[in-house]
Amino acid sequence: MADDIFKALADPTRRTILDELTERSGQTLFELCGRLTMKHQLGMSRQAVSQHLAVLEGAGLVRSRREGRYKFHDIDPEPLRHIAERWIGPDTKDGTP
Amino acid sequence: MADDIFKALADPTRRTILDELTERSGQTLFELCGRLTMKHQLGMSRQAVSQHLAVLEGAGLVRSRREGRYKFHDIDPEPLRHIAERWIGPDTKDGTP
DNA sequence: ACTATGGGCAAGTAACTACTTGCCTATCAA
DNA sequence: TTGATAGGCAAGTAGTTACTTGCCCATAGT
Repeated sequence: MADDIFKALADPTRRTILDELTERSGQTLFELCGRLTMKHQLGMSRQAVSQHLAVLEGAGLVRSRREGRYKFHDIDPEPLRHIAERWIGPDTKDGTP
Repeated sequence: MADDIFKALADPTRRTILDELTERSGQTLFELCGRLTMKHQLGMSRQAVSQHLAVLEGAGLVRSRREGRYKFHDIDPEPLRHIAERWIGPDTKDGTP
């Protein structure tokens, strides 16, 4: 569960996709492809982006809704909210036994 | 910079190492090896753990101090603190055009 | 009907990553 | 000095991952 999230976040292209969906939610696959190419100089095939979106969906970070022949993608930042909490204690621990 | 952090967190063994160092800081390489084997059923060579520690150090998540022939490792959770903030806005945006 | 658009399903390739094995150095105790 | 302990430096391998290419399906416009 957390494994999918961290694996999804490990790729810089996927993080850029999350950035894009944060800035403008409800983008289609083609819309994302265009923005990745234009704004971020990431030239990759449509399938590459599609596969990245699948990974993000599998991790629960992106939700998609289909309308006609369009498929819109939205970010779901909820799983990210407490992802690092396990290592951030209230105070700094030291290992004096 | 953030790339190293996410790449470091992508591996479950490295996350377990961070868990271990959170529970008990200042562990040596051998100490960590023992705990990974005993507590977490992760049977791997000393070098494997050493390489994981190197990745974590490279990401700034672990600091090490050498004393004599021992090398102690401590977690530094600071880089984790605001790592997901870029996707967590104050309110949910919707992309009605 | 036909054609263009938006997207999906593979299978293949190149690059990366985790892990191992073997040897080598440094520190401490006898 | 010898031997044991704690750790480092590669080079090699198996598995994973990101990306491509090619073909196929569905919806929408004419």
